[in-house]
Amino acid sequence: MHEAGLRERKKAATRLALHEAALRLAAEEGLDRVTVEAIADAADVSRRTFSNYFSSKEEAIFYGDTVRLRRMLELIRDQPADEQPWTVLSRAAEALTIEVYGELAPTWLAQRRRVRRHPGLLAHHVAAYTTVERELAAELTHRLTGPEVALRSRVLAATCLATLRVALQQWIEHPDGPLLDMIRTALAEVRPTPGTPGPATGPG
Amino acid sequence: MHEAGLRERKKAATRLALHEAALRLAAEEGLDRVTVEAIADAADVSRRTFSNYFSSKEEAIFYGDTVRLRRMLELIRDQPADEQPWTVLSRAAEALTIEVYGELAPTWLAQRRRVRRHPGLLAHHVAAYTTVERELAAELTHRLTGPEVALRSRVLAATCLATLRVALQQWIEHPDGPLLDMIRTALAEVRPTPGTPGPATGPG
DNA sequence: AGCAATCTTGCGCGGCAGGCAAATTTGCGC
DNA sequence: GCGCAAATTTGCCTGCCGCGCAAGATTGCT
Repeated sequence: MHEAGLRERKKAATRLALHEAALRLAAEEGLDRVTVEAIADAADVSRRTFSNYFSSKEEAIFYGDTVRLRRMLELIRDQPADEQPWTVLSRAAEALTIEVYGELAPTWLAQRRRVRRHPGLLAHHVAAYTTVERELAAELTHRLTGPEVALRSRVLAATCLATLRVALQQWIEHPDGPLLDMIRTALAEVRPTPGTPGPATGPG
Repeated sequence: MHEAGLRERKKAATRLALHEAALRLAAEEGLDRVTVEAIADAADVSRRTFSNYFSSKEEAIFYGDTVRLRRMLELIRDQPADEQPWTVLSRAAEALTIEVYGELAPTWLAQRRRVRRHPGLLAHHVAAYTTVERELAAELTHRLTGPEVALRSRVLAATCLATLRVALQQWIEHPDGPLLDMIRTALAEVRPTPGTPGPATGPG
């Protein structure tokens, strides 16, 4: 069995090249000044080939997020089946953050900041997260007991992903300190861990 | 000051007509068999006017959700400033559900079920929720104390909206029992209320 | 080398977002 | 009522996009 044949490696390279070109050009020129054709040209493929990989330039821009979230699914599967669900999610999120922190170079941060100005992209960012939401919920189903497992696993998946998304957005906008701290604070706001001093929520 | 001049009322009526036409036609014919022009025709306006109201047919389809979420913002503002944030959110969500439960006629449910088959629409559903997310976060800012208020209010807003969205989706797919029950269960999963028996989370 | 499976590319069609300006409708003071 | 200014609708138009299709190029296996 092949780890990765030439075919697969070429496809992955093309996909990545398209993603990077899309993000870079959108940051440099502004989203609406960049055509799909320009992205394809920058990645040395035809416009038609772009469509074979992504259904829109926005999807191409957020491909990196998709990859990272799929990696998080693996990190979840690697954990013992009898852990508390939220513990599993938190650990996976923190491990992922540490893993990819190096790849989040200043260039990446700057590009994401510029791209952020386009309000329409918010929806597509969220869309990337929603794509894996069902897979994540399916993974959590096995780790829940009690009634309403279907609903509750979906709620857990959705809230966890929403929390990570917001933490990332906040860090992109105001990166004071490590991303990991921000993710921990965000996760703690949803599920205060015993031992971590929970934040005061509300006057009084 | 006018409650609503003729101008405003006409605009609201047109917007609503376009929304209803979009949802109905998408449910009947399938999203990709419905053109913007067809929606505009059904609402007795020109295709160009459609674009004055919505930037895509998907946005038109989920306009109803947008309206309901804005109503929820009002319900939040109406509550005392010294309540616990999550309590405020829960009360508003439940009040909203009760308010609009009558309007969620069987027709609406059937339409939403048919429309749900189009996987691409998921992203647009989420987009509708994300649009109000920042407004909701801003509203919560005043109700939080302690450090990292900006981050934490956004996390609360995002998790609350994600929970409501998932509960609604689950109910659309499997409406066993009142929507209100499902919303309560979903809210309880993320913030177990003292007094409500929390669900067993994990084996053991 | 040869063959089948897969991927890339060019072409073309229906559709869509949105700028622009003319025509219509509404609001308001008189 | 009347007429004017502001707002809205509409038609026209342009560039762009998603995707079906089929021909050509590349890869994998024997």
